[in-house]
Amino acid sequence: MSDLSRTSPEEVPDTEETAVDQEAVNALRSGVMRLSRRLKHQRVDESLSPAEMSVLGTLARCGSATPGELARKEHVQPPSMTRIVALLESKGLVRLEPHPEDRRQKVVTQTEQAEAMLEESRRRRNAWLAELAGRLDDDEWATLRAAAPVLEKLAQL
Amino acid sequence: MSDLSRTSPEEVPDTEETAVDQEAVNALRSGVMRLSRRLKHQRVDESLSPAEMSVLGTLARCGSATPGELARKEHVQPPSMTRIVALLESKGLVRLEPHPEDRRQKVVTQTEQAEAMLEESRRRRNAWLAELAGRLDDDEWATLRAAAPVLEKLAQL
DNA sequence: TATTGTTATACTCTATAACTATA
DNA sequence: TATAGTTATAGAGTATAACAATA
Repeated sequence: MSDLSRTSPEEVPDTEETAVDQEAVNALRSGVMRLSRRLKHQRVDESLSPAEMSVLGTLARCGSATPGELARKEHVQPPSMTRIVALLESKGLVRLEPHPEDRRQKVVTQTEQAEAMLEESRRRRNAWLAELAGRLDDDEWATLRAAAPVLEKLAQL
Repeated sequence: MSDLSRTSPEEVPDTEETAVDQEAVNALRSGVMRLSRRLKHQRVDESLSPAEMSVLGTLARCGSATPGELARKEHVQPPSMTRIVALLESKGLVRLEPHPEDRRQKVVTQTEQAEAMLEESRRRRNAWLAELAGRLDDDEWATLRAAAPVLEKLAQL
């Protein structure tokens, strides 16, 4: 039985409650896909792809990581991560060092330059999204603010 | 002055309240980008791209539309929409008819087949996302459910 | 002359398969 | 023999520029 039962104690019913969830799922999917498309165009630094930004964000939270760990966390295949890390390194945003215990692996760390860039990018993204958020009602924006960390958690499950 | 002032009456301050918003914006961006990447792999029909699905969703809500209108709504360039519509037509999911008043334009309408497919896809997406949602706390999922329509609205602004 | 849509083309991102080095 | 990472290659999706038809 699906864990959906959490929101409806007995079983998974084909009733109203499930219908509401389907609508929510649809809205979530549609909203996520469209917003992601628009966010691609709202890059702070034109030379940085969304995937590169995402990796930098992960490194900022988790500190150093191996390419393999990053690939798993970002849900991309290892060859893709190889490319992303190589691009970031060529831009001076991460450092690649040998793994202290396993010579097959490498350790990826973000540079001070990346730190500064993330700070600047936070500022600009905020401005862009604040402009959009300003057109929402207060409670709509509050809802979205509350949902943001949950959305992040969901994406990592 | 930015409309961010809605959440902080005086001006846009570099204080705690803005910092919280920046975190929310970061989490929103990060979550949206990652979830979108995973949703790409959770296609119901392997032969249908996320962009095609999104157009079908728009048509289901808005009825008929011209390629230009669809391009604006989906925030893609006209040539991209030409391709998407052509693919949908080749799969029998939309019909292309001449515009009644302007012979430059065309009218795109979804077929009955598309209606049935959307219903089936809703079912499967629900199962996938319900599995993920089941790992969230009840109130976390409630937050996300409430946020879903707002997210959709935000994406359309 | 402006607008709608299309065609031609190139670019970016990602994946799969095959390979190298190390465990 | 298994694992971490890389290289080579192909495919999907999008954009820009140039073009055709119509307003």
